Amino acid sequence: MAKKDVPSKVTIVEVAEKAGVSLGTVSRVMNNDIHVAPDTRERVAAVMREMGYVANRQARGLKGSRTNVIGVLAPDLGTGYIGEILHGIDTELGLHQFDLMLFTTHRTAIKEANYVANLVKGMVDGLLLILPRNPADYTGILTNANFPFVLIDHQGTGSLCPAVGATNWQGAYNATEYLIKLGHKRIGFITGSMDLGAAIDRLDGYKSALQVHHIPEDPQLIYEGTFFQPDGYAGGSALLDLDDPPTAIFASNDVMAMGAMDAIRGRGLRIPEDVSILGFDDIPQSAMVRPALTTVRQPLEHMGRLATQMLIDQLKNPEKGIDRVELPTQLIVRDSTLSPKDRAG
Amino acid sequence: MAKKDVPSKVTIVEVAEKAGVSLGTVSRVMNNDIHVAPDTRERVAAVMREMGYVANRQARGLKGSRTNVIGVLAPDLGTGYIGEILHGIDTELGLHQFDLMLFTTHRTAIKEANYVANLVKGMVDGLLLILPRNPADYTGILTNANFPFVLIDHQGTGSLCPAVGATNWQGAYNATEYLIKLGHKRIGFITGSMDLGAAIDRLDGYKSALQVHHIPEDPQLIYEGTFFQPDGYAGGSALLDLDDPPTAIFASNDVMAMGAMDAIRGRGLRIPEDVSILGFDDIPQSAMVRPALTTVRQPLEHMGRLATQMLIDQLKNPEKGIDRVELPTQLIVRDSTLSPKDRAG
DNA sequence: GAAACGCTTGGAAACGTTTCCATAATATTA
DNA sequence: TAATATTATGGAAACGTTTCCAAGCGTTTC
Repeated sequence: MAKKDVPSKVTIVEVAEKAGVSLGTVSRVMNNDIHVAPDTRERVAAVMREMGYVANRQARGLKGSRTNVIGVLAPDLGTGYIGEILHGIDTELGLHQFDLMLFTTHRTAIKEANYVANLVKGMVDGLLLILPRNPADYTGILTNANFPFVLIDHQGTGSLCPAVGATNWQGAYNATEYLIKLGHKRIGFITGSMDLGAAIDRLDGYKSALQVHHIPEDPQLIYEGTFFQPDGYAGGSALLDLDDPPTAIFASNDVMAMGAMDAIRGRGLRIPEDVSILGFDDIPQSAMVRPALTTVRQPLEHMGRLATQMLIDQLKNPEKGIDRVELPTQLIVRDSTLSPKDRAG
Repeated sequence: MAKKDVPSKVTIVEVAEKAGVSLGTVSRVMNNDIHVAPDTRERVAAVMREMGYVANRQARGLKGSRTNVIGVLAPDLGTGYIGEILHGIDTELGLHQFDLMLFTTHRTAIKEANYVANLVKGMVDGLLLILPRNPADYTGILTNANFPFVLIDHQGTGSLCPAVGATNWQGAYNATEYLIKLGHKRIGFITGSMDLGAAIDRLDGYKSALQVHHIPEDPQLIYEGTFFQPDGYAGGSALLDLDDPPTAIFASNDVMAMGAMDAIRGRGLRIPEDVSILGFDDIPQSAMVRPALTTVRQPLEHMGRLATQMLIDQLKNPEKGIDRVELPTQLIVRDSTLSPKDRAG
């Protein structure tokens, strides 16, 4: 096959020629510059339409201007969790005619934060960081560089930077309180990765609720996980093996809750009659699982959308102050929680 | 805050200067060009490391060369289905030092295929098209342009083009046969969007199995859906309302199967005792749902990985013939299917 | 020992934009 | 009506690379 050229390689030059104006004018039309006469604008626009002109974004980006692409740095794509956030980001981006460039860091060594920051430079106008493991590495560099970014689901340690998160503490507090009011006194807790702010906040919320309701905190009831399903299974098993096992288990996210459910069922116990189980996140399958999982809803998609809005705001309006917002979490009661039955002995 | 420059804006020029060579030489070092003396190469490389040089990809792309970014065109991010594929793509891409640019078409009008093709040009070295609604629009343009691409889960209508899919027909055939062997005679079928090849193939597989086993095809038992959950509910309801309702329902994907499950339960019927249900895809939540869903596993992640490999192959080796591969599907029997109970009258 | 060759390197053009500066044309003011 | 302010446009430099061409230089070959 003869090697034809990609669709039609029409550049600003051809447009200018055909419209009988200079390059500068065509560029100005494209960028909605004020200083161009209405009829000129119309004529040029017509030619552009007619020739099917599409700006070459490489060239545009090269000359130090915006690329209309924003970058998303995500740990990986394995969990539905990231997918939900991405969905929100994508939706909002669509509204503003931006495109999305996705970088996953799962393969990138920790120390490469600088490399990433460099790499990304020039390719994207701004960066959305989802749940970075080592946020300080990034935030320092990016702040210094005055490069627009927003943190998602992480309240960057130390220095103030734009971020959107959820009320993790409050959500965990409310959920724990709900279990207590149901009558549970021994409530197991499976934590997330404790290097993540969200995990810490959830644990704190749990502890605070116990304290307020005068239930002594039992270290045995706290199992340290890392947000993955196997931890839920392991944690559930460990908790049930206790001499005085909990009547309810609160996992720091839904997939661990599902792991714990398997552990419970594996021991021939019923959910929720024998053991109540409660999650965090409200990922889509939580409603589908049987019994449907009671959980703390985190507005993931909304978080994605909001962060995107904030970033675009920053882009349009560089001198704005930095925002940090926390979206409310919400307890979703389904079928996996119940009052504990009276236990003899 | 003083506006510092992004990390350190070190260009090829500075590197050349510091290393005491010309621009061309530095470029040659970066691109592993043969014609550069070992010691020169070493010296330049050292300087690059030392200065933390990272190539500006815009500039590189501009001069007609590769960008090391590949584009993914996906309908949307709403379903876990796409997520799985993306996961595979991302994994493979990581191995080859490529980055990923994601374009979602849900917002883009059908007719804009040309626009997209143009837009993408220059930004990415190749394109992965996931389940395009109107593949012909793209494939024609891209083929003409000699632009590398691979279709995922769509056997591009008409002209031959690189594609990876799954054995949809065989999967549906096997699943239907399995139900028949269980003793089912009236098997309801909920189709996907019939403008998609995969949906057509699945329906055909179902029909063929019936035919081979001498079960008459009943148009009433076929409900046309569009791959979304509400269709599953509606389809399930419609099928159960038949005078002679099916004892098993086979949905063209898992989310519709779950919709159908709700419809079944809503009528007070039990799964699988009263009605068996079978899905397609094996998305993660299928194993989690209760009862766990019997389904036809599509190796989504693997498809993503393979397509990516094929694309990278094409990039490195432009004159290769075009490959089309179908990955095998596999029936996963779980708890949602059972022999029909004997029905009196 | 000279010619031819091959390898390494420097230099410069080119990629398609944006943006700044200058100039021409037009409108406003005194 | 002349002087001035304003607006519309053209021209050219700049962005950071790649790549082509040619030149330098050391080796081989006759």
